[in-house]
Amino acid sequence: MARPQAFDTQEALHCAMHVFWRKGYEATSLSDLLQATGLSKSSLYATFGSKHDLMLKAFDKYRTDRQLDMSRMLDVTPARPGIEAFFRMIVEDVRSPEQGSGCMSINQAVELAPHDTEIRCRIESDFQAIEQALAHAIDRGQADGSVTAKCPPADLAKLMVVAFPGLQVLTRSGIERLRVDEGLALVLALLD
Amino acid sequence: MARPQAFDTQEALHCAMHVFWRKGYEATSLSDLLQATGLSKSSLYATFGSKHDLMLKAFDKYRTDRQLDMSRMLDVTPARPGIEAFFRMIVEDVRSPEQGSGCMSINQAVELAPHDTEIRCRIESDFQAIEQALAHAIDRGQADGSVTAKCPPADLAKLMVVAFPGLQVLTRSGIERLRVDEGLALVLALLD
DNA sequence: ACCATTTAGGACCGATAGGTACAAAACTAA
DNA sequence: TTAGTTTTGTACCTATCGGTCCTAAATGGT
Repeated sequence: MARPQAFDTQEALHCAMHVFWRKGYEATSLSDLLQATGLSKSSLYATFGSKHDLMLKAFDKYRTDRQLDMSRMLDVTPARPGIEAFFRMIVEDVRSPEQGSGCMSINQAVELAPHDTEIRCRIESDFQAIEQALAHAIDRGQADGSVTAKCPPADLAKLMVVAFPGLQVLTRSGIERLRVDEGLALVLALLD
Repeated sequence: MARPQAFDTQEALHCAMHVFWRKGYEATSLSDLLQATGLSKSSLYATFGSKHDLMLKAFDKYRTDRQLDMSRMLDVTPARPGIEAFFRMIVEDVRSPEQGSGCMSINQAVELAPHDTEIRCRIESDFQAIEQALAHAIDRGQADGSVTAKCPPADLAKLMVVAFPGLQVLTRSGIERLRVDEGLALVLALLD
């Protein structure tokens, strides 16, 4: 019928996602996106719509990807190492120079959520999902004895969902590794 | 000698600070600053230099102002209510529509710190100051019995310095008030 | 009154932002 | 081979960005 697309839509979305993840929304320019995806301007607009539309699609991709990562990470037995790995991941993710910059949901909670309803709803649901997953893992941890039973799982999960963005921000602010690691250790010690 | 300035430099800096505080750096345009301060472009540049210079000056003003606030808030007896007020302040500060948006240091830790050394140094010292002030308050709290003695002040302070940006991000992401309040209560319960 | 000096207003600058329009190119079905 | 459809490259658009420059207005000292 007609000329076929010369690029893979999902792959382009993946590239765009990484740019938004690393640089945030405002700091990402159209030309950044064109360069990262390799598309021409017209292809990009025809395929994804505006920059904001693309951001939403990229963010949604990020969210489903990460949701899966989180499940895999937290659904191990005993539960404790999974939780610890989850928290270590944020910190190391922020530190790694190119992979991204920590959790994109947290970054967007700061950048866009205050003024953008569509982003805000997604983030609200993300934090809720994290809390639920943590609560579930802690619950199992209490059952298998790897997590202290002196505190309700829901409360521990809520506390850790506060610590989660806290650690990311601290790491991102360029504070010495050692200090962040101490904070991380203390957060994990709440599980004792 | 010469024509006198028609504006108060400190007052203009104060206005500029509030804009940067509320909107962040990139989202604040020159015209935002001109409108907020009431200055003409030439006056602004003659007085403060570039946008980035102005940001640094505004940020420094914010930091000294807040350092004072924090000291006043945490230097009370018994110590516990001061600590609680300090944490309640962040949350309420983010919620209040016009005052600002939580702690500017945290906002800048996310926006500029990763790429801007001058900002990063300031923020590092800010977090250190907060931790010290908290540690000192907790120490006094343990002495006057308002804070649990089952944990070293330094550890408790480190934990709370993680919770501090965590609560701000959670609040800023537009999550229901109730859920943030629960998180806040649990953080403060660490002092029991 | 006048001069030296500094402020203030605004025109102007190049660069870049996000976004649109359009025509040529590439492909498939007939 | 050609008709019909979609993609793609490029030129172009307006708005705005941070920043400079120059002139005119305002002032205090002499």
